Amino acid sequence: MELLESSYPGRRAELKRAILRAALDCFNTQGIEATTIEMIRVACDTSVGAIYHHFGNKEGLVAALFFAAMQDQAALRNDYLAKAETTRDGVNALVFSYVDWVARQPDWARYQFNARFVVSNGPFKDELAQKNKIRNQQVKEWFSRPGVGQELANYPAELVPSLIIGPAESYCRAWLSGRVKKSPKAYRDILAEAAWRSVSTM
Amino acid sequence: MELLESSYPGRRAELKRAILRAALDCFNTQGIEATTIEMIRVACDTSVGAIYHHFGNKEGLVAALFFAAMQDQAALRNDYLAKAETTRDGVNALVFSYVDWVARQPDWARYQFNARFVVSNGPFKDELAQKNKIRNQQVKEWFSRPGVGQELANYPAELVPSLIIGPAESYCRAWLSGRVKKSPKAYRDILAEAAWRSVSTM
DNA sequence: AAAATAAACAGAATAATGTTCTGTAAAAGA
DNA sequence: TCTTTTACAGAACATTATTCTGTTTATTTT
Repeated sequence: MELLESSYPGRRAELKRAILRAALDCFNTQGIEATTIEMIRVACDTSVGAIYHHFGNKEGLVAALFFAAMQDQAALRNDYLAKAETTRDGVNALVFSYVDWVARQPDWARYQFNARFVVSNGPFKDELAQKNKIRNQQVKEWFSRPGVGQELANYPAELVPSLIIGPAESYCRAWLSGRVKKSPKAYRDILAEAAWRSVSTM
Repeated sequence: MELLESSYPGRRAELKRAILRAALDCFNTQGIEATTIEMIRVACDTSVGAIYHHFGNKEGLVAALFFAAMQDQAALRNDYLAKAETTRDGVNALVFSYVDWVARQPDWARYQFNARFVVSNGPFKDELAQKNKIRNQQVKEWFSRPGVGQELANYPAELVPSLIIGPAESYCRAWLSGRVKKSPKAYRDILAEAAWRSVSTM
């Protein structure tokens, strides 16, 4: 099942998805600022009117792509968390779901890295902040549910997420930009182990 | 001493620095794509001709700012590394210099995060790759100089940098975007300790 | 089923913005 | 002092985002 089908399902949304696919491709190869609406229009063989009808403006397109990626990533994370039991399992779920998603959807991951700033400064920044808040809340709830240990309580709550996914994020970024060769999946276990060592001992 | 004085010294470069200061401010508050040349022109009270004379085009401005930040950051890192002795000192130097620089120059750090993608996809990508290569080479040489232990040799070389600065980078990013409150300096030692635990044991 | 309403497009017209170009003033060098 | 180069100003130009008007297709209502 394709990523876009989840956020924009059905036959009626076919053109919408085609526009988004074309936009993602252009944004990733040319850069967001360098891609023109005309390029996207040609790539999916439609009209500017259609594009603006569906997404309002360029910012709207950028944000729609970003939120679609975010949602897909969240779905995988929730899958992994649902199968986890212990605190250690939870940390692994966060690292593994992150790494696996990037490896599976490199184009979307690359775009997510690059577009975050644009979205967080543009007209959709409030919507982004809202979604981030919900995500953090969900993760926080998982780690405080009964049956899960309190190993993370030793560290400041605002620091823990960075300790856990910081290294994975950094390596994934390097991989997507071509600075390193091996897929992050090859280092999944080392990254999860490092995350665990960072937060489990004082 | 101001950051820009180092990259653009002297009386003759006064307007150049004024343009860069105005651009940095606009880029950070409005976003890079959303700031127009006209905004920058008004902010430093000059002409579009002057701006284009000094920086060629908007991309040139973006890149000039980015490279100035990069150089300032490198200077602090080299300071810290010069005073370090052991491998542990070296890891601390990387984490501390990173955290301290972000805390001291938050506006430049914020810009650096946001502009990296634009620069790495634009006409200055080769120059950026070149500078990155040199930086990596320098750090690598420090850790392989006589007298420094081989503790990092247990891990894949392409993974080590992410293990060391990943968490710090992640937290700094969160701080600059306002998602967390406490200055990264408050967590300097925890971040360095986590980095060390990640790479020092197998 | 027919009419009415709304949504989905197409493409020309418009407006905002990046870039160039031509000219002038200041500085540096000979 | 004269020449050459660099620095700047601002109008003209070109590109690109956005709007607007009209047409077609789908959906709902009666």
